Amino acid sequence: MRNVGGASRGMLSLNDDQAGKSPAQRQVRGEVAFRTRFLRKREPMRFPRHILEWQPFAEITDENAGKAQDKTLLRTHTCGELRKEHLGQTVTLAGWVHTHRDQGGLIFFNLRDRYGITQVAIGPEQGEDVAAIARDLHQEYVVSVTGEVAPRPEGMLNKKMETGEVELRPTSITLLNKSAPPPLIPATPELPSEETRLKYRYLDLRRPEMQQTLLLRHRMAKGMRDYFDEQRFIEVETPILGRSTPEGARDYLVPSRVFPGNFYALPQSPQLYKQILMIAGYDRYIQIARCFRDEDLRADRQPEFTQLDLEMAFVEMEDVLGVVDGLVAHIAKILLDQDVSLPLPRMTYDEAMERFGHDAPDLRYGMELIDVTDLAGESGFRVFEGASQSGGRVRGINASGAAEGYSRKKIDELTEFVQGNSQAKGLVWFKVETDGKLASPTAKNFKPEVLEQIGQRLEAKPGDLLLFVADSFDVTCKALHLLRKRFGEELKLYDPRSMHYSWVVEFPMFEWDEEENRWAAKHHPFTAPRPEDIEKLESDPAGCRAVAYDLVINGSEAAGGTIRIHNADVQQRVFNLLGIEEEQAQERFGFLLDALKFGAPPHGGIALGLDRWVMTFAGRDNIRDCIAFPKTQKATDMMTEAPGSVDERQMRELGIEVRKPEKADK
RNA sequence: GGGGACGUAGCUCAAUUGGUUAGAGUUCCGGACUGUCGAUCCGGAGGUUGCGGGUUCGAGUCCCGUCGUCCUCGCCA
Repeated sequence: MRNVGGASRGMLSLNDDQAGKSPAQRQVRGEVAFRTRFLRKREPMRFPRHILEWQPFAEITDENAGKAQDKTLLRTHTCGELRKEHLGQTVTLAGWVHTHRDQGGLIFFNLRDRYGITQVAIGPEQGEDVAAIARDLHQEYVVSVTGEVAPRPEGMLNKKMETGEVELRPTSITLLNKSAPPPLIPATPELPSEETRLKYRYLDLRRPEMQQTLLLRHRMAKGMRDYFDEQRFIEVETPILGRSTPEGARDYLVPSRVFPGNFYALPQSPQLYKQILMIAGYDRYIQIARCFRDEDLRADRQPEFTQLDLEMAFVEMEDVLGVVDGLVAHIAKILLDQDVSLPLPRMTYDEAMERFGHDAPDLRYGMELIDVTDLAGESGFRVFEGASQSGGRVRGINASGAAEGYSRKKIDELTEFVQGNSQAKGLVWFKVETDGKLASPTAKNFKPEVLEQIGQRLEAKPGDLLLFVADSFDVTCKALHLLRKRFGEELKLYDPRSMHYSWVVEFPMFEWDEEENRWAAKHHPFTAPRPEDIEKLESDPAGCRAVAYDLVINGSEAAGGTIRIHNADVQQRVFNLLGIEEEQAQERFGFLLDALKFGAPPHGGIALGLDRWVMTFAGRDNIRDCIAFPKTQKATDMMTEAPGSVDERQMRELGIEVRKPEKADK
C-alpha cells in the first residue's frame, strides 16, 4: 500500500463524483495563499538563546559505562545539536515529523524534538525502501532516522535553522508511530484558538514556543533552588490538606470521609506552617509551593498557582530584602544575562501612592502625579475648589507631547475610561499652546494666574497635555494610575523588554472593609506592626504601618512579605482588632497561638509568584502560557474536563448530598 | 454577581442593508515534480453557521434564551 496513513488518517470520505470548482476560483488560489499566510505572525520569544542550550548527550566510554546512560537505545543525538563538526558521522535521531516536502525524486522532512529541528533529505542514493517510508510520512508521525550527517549543497544552507548547515541522509527510517491529522499543527505559524490549544494541550505543548517557555520556567525554578541552597536554606514540604482559615480568599475544600461534614482546605499559602517551622528551629526555609484560591480568574491569575515561599528566623526586614535582592540579581543574570545593581531601589507605600497612585508602580517611566490641591482651592473653578475644601485632593499628570495626538474625541474616550474604571466623576484637561498658555473648554473658569502656576508646577511645555482629577485621595490615585498606565503604553514611554525591580515598604497594617464594616488585614493577620506603631494598634489602626514589603517588577507585584508577629499578646491584639473572636482564633489557629508561647524567634519572610515571574521574564502577557496545564476562566480543565461529577457511592461515603441551585423565577 | 468581545469546514478566517446553491487559505485524499525548507503545480473531498426558540416571503446576519472561550470591574489577607 502506497499510503501508510491511508484510510486511517482520512477524517473525510472520498467522493470523486463531486462537482469541481470554477476556473476563476482556481486562479485566485496562489495569490490568496500568499496573502493569508503572512497575515498573522507569532510573537518572537525574547529571552536569550543560552537559556535553551543543553550539553549534548555524553559519549559512552569505559568510565561512564553503566552510569549516566545519556544515549538511549533509540537515538544517539538530539534534533538540535548536529553541526558541521558532525559531518560524516553516522547518527540516529528520533522525533516528530515537523514538516514534509515530497518532490518526487527528492523528499525532505524536518524532524523535531524539544532540542531543535533537523532536516532529513532522501534522494535516489537512499534507496527505494527508505524513500517509500519517507514518502508516506505525515505531520506529527513519530520516527527514528539513522544516517550520515551530510553537508548541504552550496547555496542550500538554511540560516534560519540552527542545524541549517547540515542534513541527515538516512540509511534507514523507522516509523515508531503514526498520528491522526492533528487539530493543532505545531509547525504552522497560525495560533489556534485558546479553546483548541487547551483541549489538545499535548499538541500545543509541542510548539517550540511553549517548550521554550516551560524550559525558562524550569531554569528559573532551578536557579532559585540553587541560590537558596547556597544561602543555606532548606526546602520543606508542607501539607496540601490543611485547615480552612478565615480572612483571605475562598478556600478549595476537600471533604473528610472519616469525619463526615468536616473538610480539609487546600492551602492559600503555606503561611502558618512556615511560621511553625521557624518556631521549630529551621531558620531558613524555602518551598516551591502550590497554592489554591477559589476566586475569579484573570489573564494573570489562576486558581492554582506556584509560589516560591520563604521564611527566615532571627531576621529583620533588611535581611529578607537583602536575600531577595541577591535572588533578583542571580535570576536576572542567569536568565537574561543582565547585571542588576544592588541594593534595589525602595520607596514607602505612602510615597508610592503620592507619586504614582499605586502600590506597585511601573518605574520604567516617569509621569508622576503632581498635587495642585493648594492652588485648586483658589482657582475659581468650582470643582477644584470643592475638592480642596472638602478634604479631597486635586492631582494631575503631564502627558508630555501628547496634545497633538489626543483629539477632543480621544480625550472624551479617556474620560469615559476613567469614569468607567474608577469612581472619578470626570477629567479636567488642558492642552499647552505654543505661547505656554493652558487651553481647554474649562480654562475660562480659572483665574489666569492660577492656571499659570498650575502649568509651572507640572512643568508644562508647549504641546503637553495636562489631565487632572479632583476627588478623594483614593479616587485620584486610582484614576490617575489608570491614566498613567495607559499613557505609558500608548505613548511608548518605555522599552517593553526592559526590566525594573524595586521595593515598596511600610504598607498600612489595616484597611477598612466597607462591606463588613470592620478593619481587615492589608496583608495577613500575622503581620507585625512597626515597633513604634504597636501602641497605636487600638487608638489609630489607620495610622499603623506594617513591616511589610513588596517587590515590584515592571509595575506588577512580584513578591510580597512581612516580618511576622512573634509575640502571642500582640497577635491576640491584632486578632481582636480584626474582630476575630478569641474563641474563634483559638479554634482556627490555636496551634499558632500556642506555638508562639514556646519560644518563637523573631521571623519573617516573603512569597513570590513563580508563574508571574515566568510571565515577566519570558515577556508573555498571559499566565496560561507559562503553566503546562492551566485552567480556563471558569476554573475548568479543557483537556480532562475537570471538575467532573463523582459516583453516588463516593458521595454517600463522604456523607455529601448536593443541593441543586434554585432557578431564578421568571 | 456586573460590563464587553467572540463562536461559520479538522484549523485560521470571509460572506454588502436580511436575499440565489455559505466562500478562501491551510489540513485531508489523489496526481505531477531531483534541492526543498510554513515547497510549488493540477484535481477532489470537506458545513445542522455552538445549541434552542422567535421575527420575516426569506436569517450566518435581527431579537430572546442558553452553552462555551477570552478581556475586564467586583473579588483575589
